[in-house]
Amino acid sequence: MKYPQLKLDNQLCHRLYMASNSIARAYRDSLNQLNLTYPQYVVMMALWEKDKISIAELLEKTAIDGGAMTQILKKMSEKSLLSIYQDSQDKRKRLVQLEAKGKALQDDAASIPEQIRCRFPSINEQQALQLIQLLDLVNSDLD
Amino acid sequence: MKYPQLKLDNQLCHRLYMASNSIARAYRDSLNQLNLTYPQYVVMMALWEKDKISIAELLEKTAIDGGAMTQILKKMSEKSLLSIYQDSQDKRKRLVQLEAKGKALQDDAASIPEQIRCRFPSINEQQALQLIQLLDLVNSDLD
DNA sequence: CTAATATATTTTGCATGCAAAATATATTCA
DNA sequence: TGAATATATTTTGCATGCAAAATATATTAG
Repeated sequence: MKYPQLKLDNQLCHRLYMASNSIARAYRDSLNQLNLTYPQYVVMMALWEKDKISIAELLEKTAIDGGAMTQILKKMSEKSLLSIYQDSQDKRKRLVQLEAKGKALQDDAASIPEQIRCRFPSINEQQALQLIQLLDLVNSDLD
Repeated sequence: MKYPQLKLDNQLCHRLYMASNSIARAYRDSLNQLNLTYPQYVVMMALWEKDKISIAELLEKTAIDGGAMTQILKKMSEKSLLSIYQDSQDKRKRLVQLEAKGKALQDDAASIPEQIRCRFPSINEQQALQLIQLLDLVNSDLD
């Protein structure tokens, strides 16, 4: 190998790529039971924390792509999890609001974090926190 | 908020999601200059390390989805970076081989890791290694 | 007040990631 | 040996992630 810096084993990016994909895969079973995709779950978490927010605010909280968000919200709206309406103050804005079904789903979702946690036997609480801290550094540099 | 475990800020998965996406974004400019997408770059790294391997081996090294790999290799083949041929021993297998253009690209790619490194001013060498170790733990649990 | 510019969101086209089904070829067992 | 089973790869259909263009509405400069 001519350039050691090009070895796949040395790439932080590839570790992240694999970890991100396999974690999303790990959520799949649990989320299927709620009839949610992973990005839809992220939208739900954002709305459970703060309801009736603009799409722009939702994009900022979730870091989901704007183009994708339109489709994601449309599907969630069709499932009666939420509704979308125009802001009366600024008609460019659209606001997202949980429907009864979306609010109720929170109780079913409450057990998911623990279900996922169980699939990381090698990671203790302290390591998880450390990982979060390091990833926050990465994200702060790349935003 | 009813369930603190559903707070977006507490989700390791969301940190990974954001970090993985923004790192891939960070590579985009450099990779565009080589006319490579991120997964194509990963395939190239795998082949620079070991040429003439089966698709199955390439899938294992890169952790790229099998269905996507077919398309990715087709495009890379059209760009004359590599060629694909049938294994004479086992005709189910197809082998991937770098073409001259693909081999030559290695020299242009050699500077990419350092370019990316510069975009993480907050992360020192030790933290990067720590991150890699922790992500390896995650990946070992979820494979 | 109106044209130019800025902001919010959607649309479009392309490249994956993924599960499941389909193909092709090998291997194994009765 | 022939059928059942296993392995390698491709295909298909759907859901994003992304950049760039298109829309709609607001704001600002002249």
